Amino acid sequence: MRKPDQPAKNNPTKLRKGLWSPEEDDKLMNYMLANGQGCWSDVARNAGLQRCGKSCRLRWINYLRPDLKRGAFSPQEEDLIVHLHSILGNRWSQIAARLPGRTDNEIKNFWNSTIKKRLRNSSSSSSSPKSDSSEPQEPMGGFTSINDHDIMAMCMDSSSSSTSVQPVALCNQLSQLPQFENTCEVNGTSFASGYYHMPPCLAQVGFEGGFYGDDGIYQSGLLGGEGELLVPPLVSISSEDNTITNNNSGNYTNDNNNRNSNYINTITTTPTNNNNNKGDDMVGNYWGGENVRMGEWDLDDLMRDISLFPFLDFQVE
DNA sequence: AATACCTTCAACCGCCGGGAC
DNA sequence: AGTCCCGGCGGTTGAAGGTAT
Repeated sequence: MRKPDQPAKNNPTKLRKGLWSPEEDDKLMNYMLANGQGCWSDVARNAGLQRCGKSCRLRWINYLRPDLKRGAFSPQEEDLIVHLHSILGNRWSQIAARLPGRTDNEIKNFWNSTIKKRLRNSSSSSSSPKSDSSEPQEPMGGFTSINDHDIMAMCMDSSSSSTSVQPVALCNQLSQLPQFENTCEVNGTSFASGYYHMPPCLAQVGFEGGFYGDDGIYQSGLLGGEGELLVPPLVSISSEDNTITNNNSGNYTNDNNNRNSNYINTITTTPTNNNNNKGDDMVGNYWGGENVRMGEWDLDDLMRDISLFPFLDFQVE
């Protein structure tokens, strides 16, 4: 953490650095609530902040975003991080995209402190040589092996950390979703079969691992019994104007960030969002058959490995 | 109680890719 | 085609707080 810079009284054009003051947070929060995300340099200017746009973006994404989950990572989240890291390596934003409410920065920090250390300890106590590299690797000791339960429940493409004003995005073609009998083998482990309606890693399910039911009531968890996907009502995303409308009636409760909870329910914004949410393309384009590549990998294929884990009841804290 | 060491995590830095001009 | 600007990403830093001695 850094000391907050003193306001540049002598040179008002000088941009501040360091920790954000509560006043700055308020300014940014109020501006974002009123105007939504636009060009970040404009945000900084129009909100009256002597910060660079980048700094505003970072502050919003890593701290002020209403859908952020706070607190310690659950064991399930830990397992998922380890597993995803074994597939994706240090692609923190990709990993974060599958952990609703978590940021890439948070996951990166968590990895570099807690998990890395744990892996190091476990590897030193086992016969296998080190595995502290950033290269993709198999999950290893120190964690319960990732299981279908955890993966399937958690492999959700969250509102990407790159999209600040997009509470929920969800495949809106549920009627066209395939049902399939699912057997798969991942890392030498066979998993049970069942019928599912949606590739789970594509099932964006909103905040806190839950979503709004047909009655508009927020529900935790993803699934009903027997692998039946509980389908949240759609957030309508107009293709014409990108207007995002949350059509729930306000039963959402944010258990760890209540100061922002109303935001979710009231926002109907037309993001100027010029970046078009690259991270979300993976969701949006999936059914259109557009392959999304990441480096040399076919990310669809990679994530399909995960998506073949069966669903089970699960509730993200 | 004082000090040293360790851990956590917010924030910065530099690079890269994409879009606009 | 070249340049500039912006957003996004991963790596790194460093202060604060915690723990050990």
